[in-house]
Formats: sequence, structure tokens, C-alpha cells
Amino acid sequence: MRQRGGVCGIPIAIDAGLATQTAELLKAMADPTRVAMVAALARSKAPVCICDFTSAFSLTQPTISHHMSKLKAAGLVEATRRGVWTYYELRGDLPATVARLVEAVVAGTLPRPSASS
Amino acid sequence: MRQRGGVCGIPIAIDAGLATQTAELLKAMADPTRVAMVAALARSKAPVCICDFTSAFSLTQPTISHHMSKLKAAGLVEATRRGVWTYYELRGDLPATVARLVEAVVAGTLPRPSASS
DNA sequence: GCCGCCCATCGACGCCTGTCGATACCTTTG
DNA sequence: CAAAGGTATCGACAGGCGTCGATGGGCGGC
Repeated sequence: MRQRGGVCGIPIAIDAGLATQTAELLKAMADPTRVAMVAALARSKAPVCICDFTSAFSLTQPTISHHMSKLKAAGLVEATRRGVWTYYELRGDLPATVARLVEAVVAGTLPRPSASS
Repeated sequence: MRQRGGVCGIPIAIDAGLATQTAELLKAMADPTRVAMVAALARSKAPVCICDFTSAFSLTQPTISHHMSKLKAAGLVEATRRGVWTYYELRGDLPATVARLVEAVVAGTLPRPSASS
């Protein structure tokens, strides 16, 4: 036993700002729809029309737009209007830590890279 | 332009189950307190008394316990009672994709490993 | 110029979540 | 056995979030 009074002596030295920042990034992707969006964009590696997402998920168009707006607000994706259609793609200038996080999320959506043997 | 009727022709082939699973994992860490907890446990690499977290964050003891319970429910940490104190540590048998995600989160809390050069 | 289509925004509703105070449980100490 | 301290649980509250229907804004087609 270390000490008394609720302090065992091990200081938790985690920067609150970085923790909040990371948490915001996680929140931006903490939704099945947005995870699938990020994964699809990462796998496509080319701008994807948002109408594809609208037809892929059983959600209404405003909801899809809302989710994509969140990803854009988080700085993960960027939009390109081509005529009537809006194409989204993963930003290429993501910070290293952010890119690493995105890659980990995408890896989690791959169908079991090494499951059985 | 590809087609009309809301389908540009690019099918979104993302497993909904895996997306939901990944989203649940992200939700489990999508909080500044829990991010800091995971980072501290990962850096400590040894069981940490929960009283340290209680004194480290400006939150009440029930809230800290609640956050840790969420991490435990997500299968990220495991508890060990030693007398009156409860020690938590990151699970060592995490699936590869989960471990990778945790590592990415922890990396995001490090104070700029390679920012400029 | 008008209409139709794609997309974004707005307002609203229900659910989930973070937070707290109060309480109960368990272990150690006297 | 009684008392004290560290944790977990409970109930409640405010705030945020996902979802929808309705509406507005732009661009292309007729």
C-alpha cells in the first residue's frame, strides 16, 4: 500500500488538451454510419458521390448529409462540387496521428485479415 | 456523370456489423477522461489504482468509476482488487485491430512525437 | 424562364450519455 | 464487533446526438 487520502502516488501525466482533441476525433467517427463512410472513402481512395452513401445506407438524405458534415467539421474529409453532385474524399494532408487513427479504424472494418489460421 | 436516380454506380461495400463494432469501440474511448485513462494505462503498463485517477481529474469518484466501468464493459481494461484498492490495467489479450486502435489513440496523446522535422 | 433533381440547412423529437449527490458493499483497522 | 475508508451502484438531471420531415439553394434540362 502506498499512501492514504486517495493518492497512491502514481501521477497521471496526460495532457488534457491532447486528450480532449483526441476525444473529439474519436467522437467524429464514433458512429456506425460514419465509420462506414470513412472506411469506404479510405478504400475508394477517390472522390465518392454522396448519393452513393444515401442509397447504400437505409437512412434519409438529410441524415447522410449530417453525418458527412460532421466528418468535414472534424477535418477528416473535404468536399468537391461537380455540377449537381457533391463528391467527398479523405483529406490527404491529415496529421500523422490523425492518419494513424483513421487507418486503425479502417483496419477494423476489414473482414478479418487473419481470423482462422 | 455516371447515372441518375441517386446512384452513381459506386457500391459501398462495408460490413455493417464490423462498422457497428468499431463504432462501439470508438464510443468507449470518445471522451477526454477515458482517453486520458487509456493513455495513462498504456504508458504505465502496470496496474494503476483508480484513486490516482480520482485525484488526477477534477471529477467526483462516482464519475471516475463510471468511466472506468465503460472501458471495462468495452473489454479494454480489467480490474484487480488488492485489498481495499482496485487496480486497472489494459487487457493484454486485445484483438489486433483493437490494439492497433488503442495504440493510435495513445499516440495522439503524446506531446508531438515528430512535429517539425 | 420554368421545372426537376441533388444537396445542405432548419426545427423537432426521442434516446443516450456525462455528471453529480446519496447510498450500499467490502475490506482493513482498532 | 464497531468504525473508517475506498469503490461500485442507484437515481436524477442537463446536455448532446442521431434521426426524421420540411424547406431552401444551386445547377442542369426542357
